[in-house]
Amino acid sequence: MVTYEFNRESRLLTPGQFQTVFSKPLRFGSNHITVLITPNPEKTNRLGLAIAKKRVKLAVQRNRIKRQIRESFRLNQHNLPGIDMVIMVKSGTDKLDNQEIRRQLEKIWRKIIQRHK
RNA sequence: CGAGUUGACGAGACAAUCGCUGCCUAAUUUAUUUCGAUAUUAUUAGGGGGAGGAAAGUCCGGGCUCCAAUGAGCAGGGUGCCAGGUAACGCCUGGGCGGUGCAAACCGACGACAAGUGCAGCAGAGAGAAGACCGCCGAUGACUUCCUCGGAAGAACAGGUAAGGCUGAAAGGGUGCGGUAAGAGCGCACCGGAUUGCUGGUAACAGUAAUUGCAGGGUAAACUCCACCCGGAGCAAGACCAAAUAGGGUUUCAUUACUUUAAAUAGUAUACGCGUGGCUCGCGUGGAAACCGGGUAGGUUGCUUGAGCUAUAAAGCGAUUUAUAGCCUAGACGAAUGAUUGUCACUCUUUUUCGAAAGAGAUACAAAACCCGGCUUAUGUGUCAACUCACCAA
Repeated sequence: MVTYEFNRESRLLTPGQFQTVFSKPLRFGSNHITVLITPNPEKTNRLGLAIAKKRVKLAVQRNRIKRQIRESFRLNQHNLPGIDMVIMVKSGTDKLDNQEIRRQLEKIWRKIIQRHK
């Protein structure tokens, strides 16, 4: 079933949920973006964002990156295999424009899907 | 029309598609139920809201909350021309003084060094009740020469001198005339300063008159003195609900011992093990249920109706205040307010049938986190108003 929804069930909310992902992750990444994933026992996809203030200084840029990631996750989640993930970014990501961020994310989604076939 | 100053406004618009958030309405669902409903949970549909002028820096001032105190002082910190505004301010308005600019305007921690203490590199003769390096003079005294013995001339020894030069950020009022051997507030005129009065002003201050020969530099964003102000911590404040686990208290039952009864039926004691012959005492182990209180995770609240916004009128030079009417305008919490596409707007260039067309470019600074009042800093462009200067025309 194809869904484009993104509500609170689709997000990691508590420190405990983040910890389970950090404890035993599989790593995927591109030049600027790192994704840590763990299988979700309930077979739904959940997204958590960890955009450090140290990496992206301005609040406006952090918000822009988060929204781009959420948007891309929202449009591609029906292809993903039921995982919890935490996305982190590296310095310099704030220099990328929206299209470039989106291209990098789509590459990562393809990698994850291939790995879980 | 050109150059500029100040203030105000705005912070691209519209449409389509896919999403987020909390509010209202409806339906379904869940829970409770006195079966009328109530409204807790969740889902769906529809409707109408959803970042800023600085939301930023966190530099001041308040509201609000808790704690401490309720007087007074010390320490520490802050402010610093005058008057007004305000909840308050280090803010704002008006005025004064000083500075910059032709001007409109802009800038200024702008009390006191005559209470005391301290500080000042280099240069320079001398840096604080100063100083003879060059210079000027050498009247007076001494020296040399001439001589009509009255004096004259010379050199520059004693000495005089703050005009000029030199050093420096700064050299102990300035300009001119008189005066003198040369000079000097030594004398005078004007300017400046100080003191005392008078006038205007709420005041800062300004003007003016008389007196005074000038009265002794700078630095207080050096200590200090003077005047005034300041309790501490902050929404992660604070209030409420409260799982699991561990632990605390109370009650009941069970257990155990004894007595009793047909009977764990009733009563009494509280147990059991170890140490001791026994009591006291010490150590260890104590089953089940209910209730009470504290309280962690988590949740709710604080949380947006407020020194609020808009309009009109009145008072005031103004900041601002008052009155009346209308309006409700984000409340998120691993943190919503977004993304994509198209069209139109903005600037420049070219073409032009003056309707427009084509191409290129720009779209900033930056995002609420309890709420207000300010300050400071960042900001691509655009619009409007008032004023100043220059040029031209009348």
